[in-house]
Amino acid sequence: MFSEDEYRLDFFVDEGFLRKKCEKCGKFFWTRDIARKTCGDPPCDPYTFIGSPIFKREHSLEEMREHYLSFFEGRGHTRIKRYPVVARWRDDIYLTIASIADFQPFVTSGQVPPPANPLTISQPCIRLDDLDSVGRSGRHLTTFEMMAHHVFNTREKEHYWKDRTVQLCDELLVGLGMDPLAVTYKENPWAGGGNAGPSVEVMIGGLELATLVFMDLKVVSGGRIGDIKIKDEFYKKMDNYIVDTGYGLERFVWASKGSPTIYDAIFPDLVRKVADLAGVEHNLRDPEYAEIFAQNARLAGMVDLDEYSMKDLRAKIAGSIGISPEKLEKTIEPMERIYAVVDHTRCLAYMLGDGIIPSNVKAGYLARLVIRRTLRLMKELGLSLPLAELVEMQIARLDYQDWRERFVTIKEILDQEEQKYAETLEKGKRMVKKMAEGYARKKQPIPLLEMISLYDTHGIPPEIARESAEAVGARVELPDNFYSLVAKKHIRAEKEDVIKLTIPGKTELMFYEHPFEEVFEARVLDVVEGSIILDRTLLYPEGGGQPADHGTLEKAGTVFRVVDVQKSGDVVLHKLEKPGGLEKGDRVTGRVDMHRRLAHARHHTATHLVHDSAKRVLGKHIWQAGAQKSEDRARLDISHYKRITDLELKAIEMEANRRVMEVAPIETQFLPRTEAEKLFGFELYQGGVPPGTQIRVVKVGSDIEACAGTHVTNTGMIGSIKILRAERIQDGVERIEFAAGEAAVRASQERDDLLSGAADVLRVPNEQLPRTATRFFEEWKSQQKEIERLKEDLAEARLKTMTADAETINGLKIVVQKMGSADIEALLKAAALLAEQDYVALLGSETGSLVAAVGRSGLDKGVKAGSIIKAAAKALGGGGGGKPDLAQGGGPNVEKLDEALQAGREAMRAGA
RNA sequence: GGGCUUGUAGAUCAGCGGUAGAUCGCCGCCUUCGCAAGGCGGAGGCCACGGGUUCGAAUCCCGUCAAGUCCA
Repeated sequence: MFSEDEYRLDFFVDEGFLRKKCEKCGKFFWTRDIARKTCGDPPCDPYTFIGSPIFKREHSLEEMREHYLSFFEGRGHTRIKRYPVVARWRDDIYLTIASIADFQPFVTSGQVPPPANPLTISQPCIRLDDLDSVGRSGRHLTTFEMMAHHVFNTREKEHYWKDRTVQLCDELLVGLGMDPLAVTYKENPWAGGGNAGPSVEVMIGGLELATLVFMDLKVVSGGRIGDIKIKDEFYKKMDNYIVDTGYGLERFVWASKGSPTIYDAIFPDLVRKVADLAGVEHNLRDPEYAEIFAQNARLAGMVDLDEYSMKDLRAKIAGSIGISPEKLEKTIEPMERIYAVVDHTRCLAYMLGDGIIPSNVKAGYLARLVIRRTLRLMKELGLSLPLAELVEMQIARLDYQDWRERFVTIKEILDQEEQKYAETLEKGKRMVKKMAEGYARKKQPIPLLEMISLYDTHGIPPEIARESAEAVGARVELPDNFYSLVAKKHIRAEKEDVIKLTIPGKTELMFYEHPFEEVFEARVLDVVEGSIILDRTLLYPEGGGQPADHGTLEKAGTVFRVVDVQKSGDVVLHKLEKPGGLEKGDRVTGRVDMHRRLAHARHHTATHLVHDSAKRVLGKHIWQAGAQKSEDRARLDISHYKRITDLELKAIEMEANRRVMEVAPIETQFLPRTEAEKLFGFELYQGGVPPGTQIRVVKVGSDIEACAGTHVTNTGMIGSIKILRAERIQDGVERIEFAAGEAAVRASQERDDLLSGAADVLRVPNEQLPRTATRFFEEWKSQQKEIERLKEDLAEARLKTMTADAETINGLKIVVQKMGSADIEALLKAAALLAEQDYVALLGSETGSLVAAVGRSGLDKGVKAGSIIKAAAKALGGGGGGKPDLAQGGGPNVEKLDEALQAGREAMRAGA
């Protein structure tokens, strides 16, 4: 917790603000209004801006955004372009959830300078936490723009801190026409993402318009004296301190209009259009109608929505307006869905526009979640147009040219998702129907466990499952906490972070400057756990999907083999095959295994070429999702929304080899991070985001990436690239495997061997292999059928001779026969025929197979084929079983066939 | 990254240690002036692939490939 001093700003004092304690929630706040007793935040204060706007005139989203950015631009801030909504530079979150997320972790930690300082930005953000409330609360959105001014202060240089921050905020609000007495600044300590600090929430008319965070703490493990405790975590002061503000663009627009819902404020045109399409009358000019939504938003603003409060809320609203809850529901429900559809489609425009490919994992799953939710809402509204058309309307409203160009791809993705979901539901309904019929017959309700499994395993929402289950007359029990029951199934322990120890010192990396030098002189700086730290090295440590170099270190004629090389902080650890023999201060001659290095370099450069070619062939939505190289092959994972066809794969292979044939030089250079980002954009970060102020940019033809790996100096050195295969490692991610250089030649040779090997077996030239293989397969199938028929014929033909040798025991006709080397199928057919003619039969073959069959009279007398076979098979050292009328068995001791048949005969006698 | 589920006839699925089935679709015949419907008959299966267990595997176990789905 923070003391009053943290908040007692000169600005507040000079402006005549008073610090008060909210008489409802007990929190402290600052106000100019002597009479004010509450903090301004719901539920202490209700919404008052609906119907009476806070600002002096209405603003659209575009106007408000421009007003904000130019306000701060005019006050010494540099305007920064927005970042993508998919946070590719982060490995801890998928989506950009706040403007500060753009600058985490390297800028906020001080490792990397900000793109400008101070800066202002309007950052589109996506938060799916309150998905259920979107449309219903009147204020929740999945997508919003967080306008912000950020300052990154260090001990050496402070631009501005709390005073100026609050003053700028106040000035902005007053400039928009706010009543200075209306605003309250509520004290509210902030913590998140490993940082924390004092913060104030800016409240007007019950609406939180902005949060001003003064981030100057970072989380520490344990906790010592002097550390600050917030929400069970300990924090300490950072050397740098950051102004992290967040102004809700959509809320500003809402406040400027005072419309009943935020949706009516920010996209009235689309709300109207979708309402028209759904045949819902939405006339906010009708005061009684508008009041329903206004009252809904006011009361919903006071509470967090969940399943239980929803009902209460409805009742309360109905009461306060004086209509029945039923009428309220009828009025409000369709609009709630329309609001949600409009919100969700905007979210999808951002997600897909910024390149997320729907998938069953990671960020792609979030996109699919929103897509399916939207489709469900559309269905409930009876909207029959394709989802892609609604998303297109959103894209048309937004000012991103490249999205419009990419819409062909976006439409294809959405249409495909829509179709896929229809198939899943179709399949699901069939499954539910079948299951429900079973329970309906037993007059039992469908157990909850089945419903959970339907959703968890097959993606069938319980509401839809219930619908089709009740259609066939089955009862369903659905508790309100259904989804949390599902979540419970997935709870697991968090994995512990591996703490990497940092070793002091620095190893000079020479392999960038001298990629093909083989020998170097170095001094041993230290020996840590058997690994050698050198002052300089030519050996490449594992990183960026490229394995470590191998090589040797030599001291006075003794050679030590290096089998692994790892980077730790600024030093490089050389792991020896056999530890020992080298000490601190030794001078050594290092040598790189150049054959291995070259193979890696070829595969690495080839990876960039394959990636670039995939982009050319498949489209601009291609992003690298991972890569791994080795000496004899490499693999590249890329985002793509459908399977790569053989034709496309060939085209990619050809494109990549064309780059090789162009014999183009590879350019590499170290650039300041911000400059590199400005020049080349986020497409640099295909293989993740490297730390540090300087990043190495590798340019291979038209492909430009941040990459720390070793490359060949010219594409011609790759020699050739052979794509081996493509596989789908996840929905939306394709893996391409390929070989480069010598490995490519070897791979081609191996394939030739396979082909020739197969062709040799059939004794045909390679070209004729497919035709001949087809012919052989077809012939094999028809011969199998012919054999089947012949076996039947044979069995019938044998019938006469077998019945001729029949004996009669206890009034039963029995046949016990040896059938040469006939297989079990032939025995079965013959035995079945005998049983049909009321024989008890036991047939055996030299291969150790036995079959017994019992006809009508035998069955009536209680003779069981299974018992006969068990007795007989035992003699062969095996076992057997089957049904009473037909059984089979056998055993390994084939020479005892006669004994076996005799044993069977006795079993027949005993059974009868 | 983790969990769950599924690969059987052209389609949808049943069978879950003992001779591979149903429904629809397809072909032929009967009936009809013709069509639909109906009746009779028929074709169509490396039971995804590879290994293991077993006298015997579509069925059980392991792996591979393909697909679906939920969660972070």
